[in-house]
Amino acid sequence: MKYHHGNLKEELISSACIVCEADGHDRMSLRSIAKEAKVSQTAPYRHFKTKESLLAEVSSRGFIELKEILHNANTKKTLSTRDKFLEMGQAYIEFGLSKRNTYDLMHSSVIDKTQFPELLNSAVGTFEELVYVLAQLNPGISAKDLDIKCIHHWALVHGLVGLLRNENLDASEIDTPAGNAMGLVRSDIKSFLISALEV
Amino acid sequence: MKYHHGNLKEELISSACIVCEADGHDRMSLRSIAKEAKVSQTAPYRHFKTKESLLAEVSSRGFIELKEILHNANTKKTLSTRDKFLEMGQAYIEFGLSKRNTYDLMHSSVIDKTQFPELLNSAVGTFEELVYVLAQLNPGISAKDLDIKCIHHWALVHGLVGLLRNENLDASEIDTPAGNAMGLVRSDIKSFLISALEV
DNA sequence: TAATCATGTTAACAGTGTCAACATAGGATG
DNA sequence: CATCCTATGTTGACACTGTTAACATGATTA
Repeated sequence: MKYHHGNLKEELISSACIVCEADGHDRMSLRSIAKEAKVSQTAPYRHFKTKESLLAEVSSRGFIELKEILHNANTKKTLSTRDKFLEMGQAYIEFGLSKRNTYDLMHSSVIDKTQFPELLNSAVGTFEELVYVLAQLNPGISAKDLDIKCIHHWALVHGLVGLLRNENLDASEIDTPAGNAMGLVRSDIKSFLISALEV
Repeated sequence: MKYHHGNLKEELISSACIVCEADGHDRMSLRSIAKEAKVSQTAPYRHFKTKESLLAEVSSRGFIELKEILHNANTKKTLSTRDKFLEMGQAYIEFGLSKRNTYDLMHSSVIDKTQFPELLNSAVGTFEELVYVLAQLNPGISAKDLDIKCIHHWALVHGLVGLLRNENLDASEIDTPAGNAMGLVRSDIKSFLISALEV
């Protein structure tokens, strides 16, 4: 019997990231990821006070990854500022759709962000990436107007991800106006962004 | 011992609606609402195949209520079409913020909408309320452009609700750009909508 | 009246997060 | 080097969950 795994905390987190994305945060059990790490069911409690605090770590890494993705879009040197901005929008939506369950967790109410300062920082950091490019795109804009523009665009892409992800309207075989519209937008996200963001 | 409650199905649903809004759908247990109805823990299974299907009912009622709210905003006779539209936007956001947990459930991935046709209908019905007013507001618009406009505005308010609800950024004592912007928008939603919707 | 069937009950199962009590290994201290 | 401390692991248990199977009852219908 081998005590002292050596790197358990890190392994639990990365394991949790994988399981969360595969199964969804609500179907993920602490016991199953402990078992996956070949460790007893209560071992995680030496590193995380509760299940929620492990999930907070997963969420935090999601925000960090998203921030990196946005930053990459924002620093493609061949692109104009306007195109960088569009690229960011597309990248955000792509993240929301491909890392579906992680994105879900990041905006879930099961984690009280105010109780996890590190997580709050990660989330705020993502927002700042947007502030940066919008400031470039609107030189001379007031701080207040800039803030409001950020919320506007953030809400738009966040909302779109929510609709595209969650509703499944266009995936169902039922033919509905909402479903048709959704399919239309999904098939050409860039065009939608151009018309919606009016840049 | 009294068999045949008489109105159990309806009581379970309305009870579930209350508990869901009070505690959140993920903290709500079938057993506790059965107990509240003074009935055994397995009685609900005579009326609902699974917990998910009871939640689907709760979600469906949420959409129906939201549709009514939007419809009311849309039929205030003293208002111009533009103001009706703004009123709808505000009403939507207000619903999302006040019926926080129900709204959460309505857009949660724990329910597979394609498996509950009635729920899908309710959700689609809500969307159609938006289609209606936007068609009025943009006479002569093509069907495709109308659809896209709907998604655009729906995504915006839905996204805004998500940000205002979930992030808690302005509620935390930490002073952040995102938090400040959020507080700004929250304090005057109507102004935000006017600038964002550009109507 | 008798039979059927919807709707209730109890008992049990496997699974969950979490805690208390115990075990061990490895580093710090004498 | 021997000893103790502490971080990190284990086992066992608790209360709770959704769900199923087997049984009970009472209303409807033949």
